[in-house]
Amino acid sequence: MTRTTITPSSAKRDTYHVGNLAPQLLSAAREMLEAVGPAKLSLRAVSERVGVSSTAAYHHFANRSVLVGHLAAQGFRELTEALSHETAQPDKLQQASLAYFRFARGNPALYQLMFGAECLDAEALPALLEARAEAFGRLEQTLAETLELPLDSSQVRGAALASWSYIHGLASLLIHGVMQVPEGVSDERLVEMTLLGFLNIYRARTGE
Amino acid sequence: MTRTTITPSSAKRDTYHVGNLAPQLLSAAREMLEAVGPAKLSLRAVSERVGVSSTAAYHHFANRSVLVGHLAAQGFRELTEALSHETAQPDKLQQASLAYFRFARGNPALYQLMFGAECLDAEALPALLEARAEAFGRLEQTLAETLELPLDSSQVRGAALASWSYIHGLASLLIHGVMQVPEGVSDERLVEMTLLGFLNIYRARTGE
DNA sequence: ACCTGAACACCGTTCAAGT
DNA sequence: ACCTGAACACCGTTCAAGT
Repeated sequence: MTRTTITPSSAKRDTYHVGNLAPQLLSAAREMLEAVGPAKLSLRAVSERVGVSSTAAYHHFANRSVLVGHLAAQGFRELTEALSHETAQPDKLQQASLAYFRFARGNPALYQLMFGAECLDAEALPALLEARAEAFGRLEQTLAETLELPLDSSQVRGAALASWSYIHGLASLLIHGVMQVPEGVSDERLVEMTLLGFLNIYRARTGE
Repeated sequence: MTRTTITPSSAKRDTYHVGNLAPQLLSAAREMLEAVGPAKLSLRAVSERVGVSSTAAYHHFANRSVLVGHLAAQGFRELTEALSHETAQPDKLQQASLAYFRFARGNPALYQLMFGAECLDAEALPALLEARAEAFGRLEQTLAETLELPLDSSQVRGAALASWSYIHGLASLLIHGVMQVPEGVSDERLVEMTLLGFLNIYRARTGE
């Protein structure tokens, strides 16, 4: 109690919650997310974890959806980052698919949140739209390189949508337990196997 | 009030709730599903709609997840049915993809429920596992025909998983509003376009 | 400006009690 | 056997009030 008069002198040492509540709520939410799942992530529990009243969040986020939307945006930024690492793999599409798949499987709750109905009300969040578009942009870049066609060509966009559908579908089916991978099949093998599946389909389709 | 003594004489004309509550709850739930969405489908609201107390459902379903699981099973049965219609389209895979896609887009809430976390606790439901396996079996059949290989070959299974991933991903991305189709692009065109995307990828990959 | 407490309208679920 | 009512432990959200 030593004279807390006027200016709180910006940065002391204590990490008190007052002042920067929004980022603290976000990181608390992120910390809890994988443990409780996207549907059960509650504003009340997040607030309690930060040590603030259950209604404090409403001074920083319009509602739960917006908080969740920011979490999703952060997820898309991390996904973009994961897609940006170069590897030795010469097949760029396979490399990107694997990186995407690993991100999804490594952060299942976050991934569900990013693509689920959780943030449908926050669809208008600029941060979310932007981060998501950037992630898709990376994929389009990869496809443009693979096809050796301009980024804005309809072939690249079509192929990128197809690729995104495929890898998102694969990740979703596994995350939700619809399919289970046989014991001992690595992520690499699974991606390789499914990409080979398409190849077989097209061999048959175009007349072997 | 005419002598309701012993035997209620099986079928009168009134559609009273007593006796066959389970199917009534299921059909009420199904009726409400598309309007409220999978996450907000509440047991209390369903019960009220049927005209029964909020806790009556627990005498027929262990919990909400099980009720939802049965709804999902019904969805997979309908999906199997949708995949079983023959059309003029010579490309069986494209035909199946389109039928699948139309089912998903025509029943978005049901589709989310079938593949979402809503019924993860009811994963053990035999009815759900069975109906889902049958739907996937249809897809495998289509792939076996396309590839002209035996149903239980690893190529067919891999191709079926790839196809399911692709069409599930495409449906999910659109249902959740992650992607929006440009005005005037029909379901046919979208499926055609994305399948063509894969073709382009493989042309480039195998050296055009 | 930022946070709190009480309150409202919902949930799923349990359990003793009714018929 | 089947259903109900009250109760518990949660939710998201609003709002008047405090500093």
